[in-house]
Amino acid sequence: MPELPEVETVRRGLAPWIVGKKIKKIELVHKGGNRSSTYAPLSSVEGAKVENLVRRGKFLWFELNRDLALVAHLGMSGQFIIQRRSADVEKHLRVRIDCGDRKREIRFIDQRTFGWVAIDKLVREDDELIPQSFARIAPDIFDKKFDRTAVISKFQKKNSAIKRVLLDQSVMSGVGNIYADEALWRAAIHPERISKKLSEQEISTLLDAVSFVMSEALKQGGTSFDDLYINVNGESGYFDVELEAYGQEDEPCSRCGTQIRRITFGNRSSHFCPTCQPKRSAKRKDEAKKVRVKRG
DNA sequence: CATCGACCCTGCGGGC
DNA sequence: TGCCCGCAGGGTCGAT
Repeated sequence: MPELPEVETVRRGLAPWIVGKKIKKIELVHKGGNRSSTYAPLSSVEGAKVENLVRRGKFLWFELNRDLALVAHLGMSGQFIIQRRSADVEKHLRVRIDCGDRKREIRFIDQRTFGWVAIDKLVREDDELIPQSFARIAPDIFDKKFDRTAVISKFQKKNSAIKRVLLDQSVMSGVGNIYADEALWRAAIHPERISKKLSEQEISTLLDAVSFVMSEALKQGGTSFDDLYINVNGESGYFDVELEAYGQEDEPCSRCGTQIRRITFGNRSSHFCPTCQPKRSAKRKDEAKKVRVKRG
């Protein structure tokens, strides 16, 4: 469910409650909140001070003053909530963290259990230490490590649908199904076009669209369709009203009026405007025309 | 290697 | 009313 803007909204909400504080207690309430293999029991970070709360793409890292990392991923339905200690235990409560506040605690709740909270070891990346689970994840578009030229050249080598590549977290992280569809719509690129057949200009336009749409969403506190995505105070984001493609099947495209279509591939839905986002690029269409003329 | 589908899990809404 | 199906902002893994 949550993509970069939603995870960043959570990070910003969580930071004041945990950064500079000690993890007094961390408790695995229910398995599933810890499905991914954990390097050590959660309790091994009790007593550690949280120096910083860092995000790469959709992954969160509680940077500690010890040789371990506390990491988390929200999966499809994970939530971090600031909750009164005395509040009833939620049905899908997985992990609770005592951050030293007298009245409140941090709770990790996850209905579908694709999310996790785990301990990771630290590994070297360039000249710094990062959690092992971050190592496979490419920097997101807002990261100072993001190398636009290198990313464009990765796109130009992928023999796969452009939408798949956008969702590939080892190329560029943070983009999920909503913002992939939104960015492709803005860049007027059909989701099934082959990545390496796009021009450098098209990929560049697409990256600008990714950046634009995710910054706009972040300003609105992310996208919420229901109470599965909420910030740490239980509030929804408002970007959903600005979606142009995702979830807009049969609605008119705001640029040309054509009905937005939904197709499925790669086990997910893609929404696009068949007119604005032709399957073949204008250039290729042009070439095909020439061939037809030649053949006469 | 690179690519792709299946799969993990729970709950909801629509069609019958 | 109930049941069954498809669908959902995620990643990982094994087969090819």
